[in-house]
Amino acid sequence: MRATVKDVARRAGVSPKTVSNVVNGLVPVSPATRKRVELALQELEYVPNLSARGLRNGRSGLIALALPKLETAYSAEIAHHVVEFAHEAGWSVQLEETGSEPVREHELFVKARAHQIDGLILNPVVLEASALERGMTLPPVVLIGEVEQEIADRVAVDSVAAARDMTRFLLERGHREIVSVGGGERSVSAAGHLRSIGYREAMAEAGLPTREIEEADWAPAAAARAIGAFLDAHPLPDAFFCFTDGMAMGALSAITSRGYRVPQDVALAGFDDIDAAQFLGPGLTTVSFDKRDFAGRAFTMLVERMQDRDLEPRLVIVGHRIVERGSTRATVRA
Amino acid sequence: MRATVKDVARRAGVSPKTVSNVVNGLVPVSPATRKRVELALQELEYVPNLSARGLRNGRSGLIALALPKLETAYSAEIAHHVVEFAHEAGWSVQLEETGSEPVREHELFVKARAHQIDGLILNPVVLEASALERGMTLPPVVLIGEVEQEIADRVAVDSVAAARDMTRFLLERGHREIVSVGGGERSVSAAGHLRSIGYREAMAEAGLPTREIEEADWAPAAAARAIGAFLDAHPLPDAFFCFTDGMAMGALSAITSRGYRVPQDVALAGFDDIDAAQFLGPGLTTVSFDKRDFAGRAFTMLVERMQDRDLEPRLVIVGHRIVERGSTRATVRA
DNA sequence: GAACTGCTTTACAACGATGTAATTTGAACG
DNA sequence: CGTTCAAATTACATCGTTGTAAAGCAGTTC
Repeated sequence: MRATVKDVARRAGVSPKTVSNVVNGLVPVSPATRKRVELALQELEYVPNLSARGLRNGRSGLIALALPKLETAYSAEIAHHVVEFAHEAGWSVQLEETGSEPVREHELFVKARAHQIDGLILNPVVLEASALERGMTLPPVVLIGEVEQEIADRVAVDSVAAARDMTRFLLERGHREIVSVGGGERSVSAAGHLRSIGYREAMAEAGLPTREIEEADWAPAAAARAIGAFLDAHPLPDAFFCFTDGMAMGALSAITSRGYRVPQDVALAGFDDIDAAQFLGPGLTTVSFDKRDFAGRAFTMLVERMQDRDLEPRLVIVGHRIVERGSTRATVRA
Repeated sequence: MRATVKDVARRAGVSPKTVSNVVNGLVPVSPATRKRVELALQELEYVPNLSARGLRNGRSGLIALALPKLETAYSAEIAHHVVEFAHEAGWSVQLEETGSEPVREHELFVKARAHQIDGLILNPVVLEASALERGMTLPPVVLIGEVEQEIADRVAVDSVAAARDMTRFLLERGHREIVSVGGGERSVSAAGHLRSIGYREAMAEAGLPTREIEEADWAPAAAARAIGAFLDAHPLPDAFFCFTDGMAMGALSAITSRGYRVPQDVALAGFDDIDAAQFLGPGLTTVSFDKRDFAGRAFTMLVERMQDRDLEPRLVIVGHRIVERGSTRATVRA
């Protein structure tokens, strides 16, 4: 049986509260008593019961991290950083997968209210912020990524600007027919929507028509299929701009398996700069941002929010930059 | 303020215990009372406080998943599947990162005892099972991957056999100088150790000398550096057998950036069959196993173990197979 | 030596849910 | 109509921790 404060108290010949005081260190305890208690703590291998502590002071020491698809490299990197920051600060992280379903996103708020978690870092997917808007009592929450709302804290990359920058970059390299992948009119994902806007703006500036491959599933396999179908039905464009690196991986596979070369025959660009991007052959030109910083800011914001729930909603935009790698080195049909 | 059983009870005009009975459904409640209580539950949006429940019945509804490096594709895929299975069965998953440090692995047992978690799925890295062996009272735990121990439940791929199979496969393709990457004498990782054994056995069968690039950090970047250094110092071998797909990605990058072609100049094989493996150019020949099944078995075992802690330790070996893709299609210096 | 100070330690209650055992309710029977 | 019995409901205690408020205890001061 696990030892409790009571056991430790008995052994040290003090009251339970004194043990608690030693453990928590908030109330002063005389050196002599402290030593005795500490000895008893060690002897009994005391470990506080977190459920009881959580019940008593209304905090569980747990935050939740909710991501749409855990198996993606992007999610993995974010999870890695968040867990690291949280661990350093003494928090545990509960992992949730929303699978892009708004229902699951909503469940999280319920869960938060169940007191299982003190705060929530949520990467929403769907454009509509319905889960948020009903004037409901929000748990401390920080949104990461794209959602159009002004109710909760948020950390994001400026997707419109980033997509515009990347499109301009491709245009500067002399590409004209640039096909975007992952956005389009029917895109329900906020990120897809915003990146489409940036892409269109840049194409409009250049007086060029847009062409968009709409694909809701941002996984490599789906992108490979979609782009494969496109390649089979259309002449080769100058460049593909995939709205995630994952899709770009699928694109690369679809392109090269048809005997085309990147970047000689067609250029390829991505978004996110996942670890794998630089190890592809050729390396992937992509929109990069500091994911460690991104996660760190989200976590810090959440901590602040948990301390003071009355703060005004804040928005942090994390800088981005275009990283040029092999997939766009050459210019097509110059 | 969140409603409690007491509030609901008052509203429904019954006792708290009756509310609890309705919520839990274990004790029969008359239809009339049930209806009244259910109404009150809805009106007050009652959500049980899990800390209190956990305190009362000693379970938190939380299991922990501890992986060495969350940012790897392998970890991400495992996490994805575990979270899915757990969610279906009504469990939440707390994510932990051990960073391959035995200390952190040990901390987890303490945490489990702290009652924060009811069970633990741990992917240990270090060969020695010291954290386990001291006859300590284990929390319900299932180990995934390679560790030499017989105390706890475990799910794993037969690494020795798999590495031997892959090495034989390369030998059958006519490769002679096969260099392994990620193992070696100094490897402290159990997986590295075991895969080395399989590799050596197959090479010995063929009467060929082994050559091993020892690299403890199984990340693409580290592998790229290590293999790059090797390429700069030695003549090109027939094949590289990387002990993870991640390393193979790094290898591919190092190889192609030096102007060599895969598989024409040198073949390349990996281990794990991560999603990215099929989208590399060329696709990666690798040791594949059903990760969903792998995760599912680990989870099921954990549930069983949580139900009955006196079960004999069990071992589940998940089948593997060689998946041939472009990175080994050709035969060198035939 | 009594009264006062400031510090340490204590007893007690409370957080919310639920098992136990006792009580109430209602139905069925003689 | 009174009794018996099963089923539904209740009061109470408890899980382990910690805040509150009161008590204890030195050491000073007058």
